Amino acid sequence: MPDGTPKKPSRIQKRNRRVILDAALEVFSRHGYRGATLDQIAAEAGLSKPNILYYFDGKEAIHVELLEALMSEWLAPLEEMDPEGDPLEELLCYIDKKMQMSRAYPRQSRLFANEIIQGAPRMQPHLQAGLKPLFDAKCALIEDWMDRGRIARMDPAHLILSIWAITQHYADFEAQLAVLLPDAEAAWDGAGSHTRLMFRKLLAP
Amino acid sequence: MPDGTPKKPSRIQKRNRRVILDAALEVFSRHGYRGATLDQIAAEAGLSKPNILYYFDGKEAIHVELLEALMSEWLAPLEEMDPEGDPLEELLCYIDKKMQMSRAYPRQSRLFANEIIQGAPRMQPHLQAGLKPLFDAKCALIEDWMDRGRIARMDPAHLILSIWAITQHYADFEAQLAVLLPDAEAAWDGAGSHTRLMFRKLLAP
DNA sequence: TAAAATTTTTACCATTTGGTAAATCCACGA
DNA sequence: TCGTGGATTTACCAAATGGTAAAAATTTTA
Repeated sequence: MPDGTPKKPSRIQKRNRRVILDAALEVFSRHGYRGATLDQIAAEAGLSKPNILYYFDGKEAIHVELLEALMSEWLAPLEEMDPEGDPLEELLCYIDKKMQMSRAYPRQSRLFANEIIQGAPRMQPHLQAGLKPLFDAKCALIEDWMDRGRIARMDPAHLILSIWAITQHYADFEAQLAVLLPDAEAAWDGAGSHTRLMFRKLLAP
Repeated sequence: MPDGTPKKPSRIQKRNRRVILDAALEVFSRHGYRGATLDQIAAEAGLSKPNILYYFDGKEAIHVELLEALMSEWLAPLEEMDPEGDPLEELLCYIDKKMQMSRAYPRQSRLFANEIIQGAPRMQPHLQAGLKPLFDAKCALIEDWMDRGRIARMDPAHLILSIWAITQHYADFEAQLAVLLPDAEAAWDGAGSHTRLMFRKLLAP
């Protein structure tokens, strides 16, 4: 009986896989792939190490699954940028969403940052296949908006990159921020309004 | 004979310490502290592992020495920002310097990023003692420039943070950039001019 | 409720890791 | 040229690491 449907996962399976992935996100996002250990993940998940390996094929399989989930979640807001909408508003809305994601999910942001800093050894194909086409498409869209004079002219690629740079930074460099601006809540609010100001000035036609 | 002068290092010592630190920078900047191994560093340096431990007290000692060197090098351009100079020019000059450093020394940038992403476990005291006072001082200086109407009003802390965010990003996310903008030289040039444009618009009074 | 299937634990294993002790090598000044 | 102190290698350790086999416990199903 050759079946492609790998049987529906039981309640226990669903719960434990979720618990393990959450624990792994915590550990991988802090220490990177090589610096993370299965023992740490097991401890964080409250399970034994062999039990973890009962649910996943190995350390790398967990990491890959996390990165794959990340990609789709992370790209969604960019995809939602609507060619029919008001350009300035669409871009500012995108920036806002990214900022909120950095604030709400800093671990995902750090997981991604770790992978890229280490040269994207496990993610490069995904970047090529998933990110690159979307990036190019949105660059073309922004270029079009500029042609119509709806926003100021500049290099659309670097516009997107600078948005990513700033939103990522507030998530990834939290430890530095905690030293420089100890009031975290105020810092996030300040980050939001400064970023809006910055890009509104930049994009104004 | 209690002496504080630990004897002048021989030619061999000077050379090998330099070689080791360079190899360690390569490895730590790619894999972070926990992900890096002495064997990797030894291989990169072309020395045996015990030989490395002849020159340094251990893995952590090497890392600490790298971070300490980093701090002073990294902070220098910020210190050089002259209260007597033209505000706009001083800031744009600082941005340019930072950008050039990211381009020329991406490994140092990634070493720092790794340490901060991991929660700055070995660097927090240095941040408190070295970075924070300088950061506060330069915030005050910028605030003063704004009071005099020389540059547009905004939160000086987040102005500095956004400069760091963008310049760091181009160094740390090189692997992503290589996918999105394959022509690295052109990408760096574009990054420079886009960043200048961005901050000139932001800072214009 | 008993059998079947799934989940968890126990007891391992080979390799890697940071580090050490002691023997050996080698450069250089007397 | 020869002795001496610095430099390097060899041969190890104990702990940690990713992973496995099989027994034991638990849940589900008939």
